[in-house]
Amino acid sequence: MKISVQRLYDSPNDYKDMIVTVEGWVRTIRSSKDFGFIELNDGTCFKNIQIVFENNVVNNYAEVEKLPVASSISVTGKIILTPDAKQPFEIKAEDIEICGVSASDYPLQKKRHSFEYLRTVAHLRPRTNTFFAVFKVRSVLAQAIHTFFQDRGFVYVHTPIITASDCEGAGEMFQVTTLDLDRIAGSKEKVDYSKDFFGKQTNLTVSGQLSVETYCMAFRNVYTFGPTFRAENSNTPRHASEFWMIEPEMAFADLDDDMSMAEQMIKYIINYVMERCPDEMEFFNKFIEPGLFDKLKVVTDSKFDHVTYTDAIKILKESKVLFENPVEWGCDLQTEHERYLTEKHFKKPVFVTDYPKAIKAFYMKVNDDNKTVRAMDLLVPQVGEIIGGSQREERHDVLVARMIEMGLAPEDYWWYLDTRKYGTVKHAGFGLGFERMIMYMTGMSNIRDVIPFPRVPKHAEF
RNA sequence: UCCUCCUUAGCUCAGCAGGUAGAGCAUGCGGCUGUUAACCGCAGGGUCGUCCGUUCGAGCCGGACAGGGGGAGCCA
Repeated sequence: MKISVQRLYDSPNDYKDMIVTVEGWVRTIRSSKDFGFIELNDGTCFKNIQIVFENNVVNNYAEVEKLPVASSISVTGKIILTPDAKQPFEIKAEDIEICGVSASDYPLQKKRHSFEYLRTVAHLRPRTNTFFAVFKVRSVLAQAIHTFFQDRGFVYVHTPIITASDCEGAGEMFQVTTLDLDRIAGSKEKVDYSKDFFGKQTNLTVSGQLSVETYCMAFRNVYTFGPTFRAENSNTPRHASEFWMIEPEMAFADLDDDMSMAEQMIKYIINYVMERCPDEMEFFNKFIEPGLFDKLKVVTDSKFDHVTYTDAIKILKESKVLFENPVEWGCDLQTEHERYLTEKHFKKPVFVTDYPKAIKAFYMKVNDDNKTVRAMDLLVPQVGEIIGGSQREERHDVLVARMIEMGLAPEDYWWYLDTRKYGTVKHAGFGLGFERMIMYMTGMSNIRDVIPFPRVPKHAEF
């Protein structure tokens, strides 16, 4: 009977003394003259299973004993419960079929590797404990987000990856073209985009928000969850050129509804992953970020705090802390300021709201003071900003005025403005960086280590 | 893009007052009746990131470039 290792760990007693077959990859072999041990991972489970093989039992002992790490095998044998050993059970092999003998220059040792080195073998690193756990959590976290929103009646919208709006206002964009760049480079003429594939200049999306707002006006509660591209030359452990983003949008909702939803979502997805990835999370708590569980518990168990930008500035000024960047009303909060607020002052997640309109996007709702907008950032200890959102400006005339104020051409956004023309309604939404959430959940400190094949400036290997 | 640190065997690292290299792991061979980062023995493996300079002599000093880490800005 073929069985997964996960299944065996779920209920070892059900398989006591039964003959089963497991298939997997050798993580390590220890052998002596007439018997040996194999640690096998079959991919279904973070934990390995120990295979015991003996010279007078399996007919290919010498071959098995010499198998290099990473070789693939199929093992048939009896499940033996071993309550006194380090592992709860093992398989006493009766037959070991060798599927693929690995080459002896396999780049992964049993020993610890640096993450920098493992990035150079990104195609092999999911076979290590750390990356196996990271990418399992990534998968489960994605499902957690879908489940959270679907259970609440949100509709999942696939907004376009290729977009023609060239100024969504969120940074440098990657251009998409089928024009012959080699030829264009040599000519002095201006590029004629009417000859390009779409008949106009197009780019990869930097945000699905404007598109999803139109679906919000049909389905009421919607969300996007997809890849996003930024051509910024920013080289940090928290930025990638290609990353995933979650953007919910709710009609008939104000900023308070928005923050409430964000808080519920964060708590829900943390609990969801904790429940479904206990081994992986245990591993992170032990080896990657000691204290991880305490950190997450503060988030799931506390009521998030709220403070306005104006009050936050006051708090920072009164703190008497000598910041590298002095605080003044009107300036954007720097990382050091955000971390002071959430780590030292509030000591838990905190929403900062009502930022000066000059430092925020055009689509955010202008407050009655005409100086601030209904924006919110969720700050969490150790990371700083993890969510950014706002109530949207639903008044057509105010929105148009804001666009002009910020140097945008309203006619380029005619379809977006139509949402304010045909049955406009107050609405709000936010954006969550998927990878940043994974980093927060796992304690991994570099975004390149939570994306299977990360893309950052000067790197598109694999 | 700016600041700062790093670059020695496949991997992780050591090296000294400037005198032409070492360990562990990995690999190969051998040994071992319960291991679990197994252990013991033997062996192979390096133009010390690249180029230029100082010096009788440079892995070690100086410069440039490349690659990487961390911090900052931008943001998710």
